[in-house]
Amino acid sequence: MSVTELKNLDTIVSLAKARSFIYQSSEIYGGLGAVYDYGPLGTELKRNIRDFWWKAMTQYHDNIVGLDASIFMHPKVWEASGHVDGFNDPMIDDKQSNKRYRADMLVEGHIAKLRSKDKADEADELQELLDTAGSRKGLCEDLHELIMDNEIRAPESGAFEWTDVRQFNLMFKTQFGATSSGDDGDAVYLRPETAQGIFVNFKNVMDTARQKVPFGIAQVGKAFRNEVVARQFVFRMREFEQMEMQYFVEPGTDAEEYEKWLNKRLEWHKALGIREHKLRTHPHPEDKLAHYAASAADIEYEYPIGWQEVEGIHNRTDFDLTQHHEYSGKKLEYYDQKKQKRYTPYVIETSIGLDRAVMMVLCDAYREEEVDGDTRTVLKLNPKIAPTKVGIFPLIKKDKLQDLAHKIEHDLREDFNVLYDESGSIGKRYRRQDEAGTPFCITVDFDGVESEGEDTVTIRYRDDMTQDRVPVSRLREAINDKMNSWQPE
RNA sequence: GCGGGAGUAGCUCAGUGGUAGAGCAUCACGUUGCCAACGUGAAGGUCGCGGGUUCGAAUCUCGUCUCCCGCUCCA
Repeated sequence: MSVTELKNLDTIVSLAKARSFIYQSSEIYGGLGAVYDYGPLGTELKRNIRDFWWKAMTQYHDNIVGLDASIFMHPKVWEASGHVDGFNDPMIDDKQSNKRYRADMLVEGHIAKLRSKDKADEADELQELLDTAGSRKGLCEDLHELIMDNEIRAPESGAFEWTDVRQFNLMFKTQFGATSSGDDGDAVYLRPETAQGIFVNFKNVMDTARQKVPFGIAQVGKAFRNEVVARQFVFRMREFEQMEMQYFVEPGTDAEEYEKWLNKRLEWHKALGIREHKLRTHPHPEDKLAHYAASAADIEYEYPIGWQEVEGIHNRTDFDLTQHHEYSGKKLEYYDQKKQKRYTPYVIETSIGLDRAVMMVLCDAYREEEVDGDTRTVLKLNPKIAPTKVGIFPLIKKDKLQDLAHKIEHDLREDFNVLYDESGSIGKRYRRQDEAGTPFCITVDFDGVESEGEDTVTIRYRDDMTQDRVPVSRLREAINDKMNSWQPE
């Protein structure tokens, strides 16, 4: 049998819509860029992946506790975290080379040039204008005027074809309170990462949750980034969901814990049902580390768009707790009774994009198979995360078969997400469920209800299309057995 | 953000100035005795949106939005 894997992202985008997994946001109004809605099957799939992660974190570790922090946070949080300063730079593009520059740096470069040419007066004058930029029409407008008036050219291309000056802060800003004037003083941000909610609650959890270092805080929630380039389906979205765990450790043990969590997280992806050869870890070189990290690695999946990050593991050191200590004035330290020692814990962060995980799961499960000269599209999802677990069909529309099928549907509903279907031929119903990733289909046939003894039915398996005949009373057990022994192909 | 390409039914697409189309999917009825059968029928589109040209625009034109590819950026 020839099997084809996913070749391009369009295939998944189409299937995701056709089978009610993922739609573009506000589609009837033309769509909203890089924002997506989850449909009926997508919601189930996403929730199952979320639960799978939550269980792996909190239920399987007695030293990891949950948290659900708000999206709105005190504006100071983002000053302390470095998000306000780090991403407020005025930028300008050279239209000829399409290179982007910091507008203020261009002007400073020009000032340096003037000085080297013994034009100190001009340099001083320009420096003063630069220092007061923002006081006339606004920062962007003033900087643009300086660049235009002084005919500052692009350093590399030498061109003088500039775009407007724009500020790229990736945080969404809104106002707080009914009497807001809209000034920056009232500004609050939609959180650009969930991690800070954990750091600012570190003291609360320490004081009330009876945890000792090392311990972790896990959280799932929405985050928002006003990406300049947001593309490639749900891979890079402006509104997305993160699943994060911050693990607080004693300084000195951080390198070891970092390695441990990197391995643990890779194992989780395998347990989720992702094929091993499609996963790899990718350590960040030291010169590319973020401002807070001592070491960092991505867990990458080979999407149709190439190897891309699904999850990041970072050693954030004591950067965040120290920053919040400094900005809030509240001590964020830990006192170890046994060792009689006080310290600011180091933090190992595991941070996975839930939407990226959904996309990974869909891509990894997708197959096109040749069956008797026909093409079968199938999602070979791990049964544990499949949106629908069991399809239940009467072979044809006859009372005797329909009645038993409905009875089984009713019985299994307590344990599994089930679906009853009697429309179309039996083969068509199987294929429909193949595309939705339903791992098991139960068919009620005449052989099963007309023979002596207990009624039997067939279970048809999605992955290899084989069937077993099973007594009705053993269905639950048979499904659970198969679900637990499932392995990716 | 820049350059290029594209937007017509749920999906894939045809239609280059004159009545809005096909295949698949969906729904109904009949049929169907295990892998996308068949028959009949139905539903679904102010052709992304807004201006303009024209007797007449899906088609020409301008603007705008969205998506794709490349560049750029990326906590």
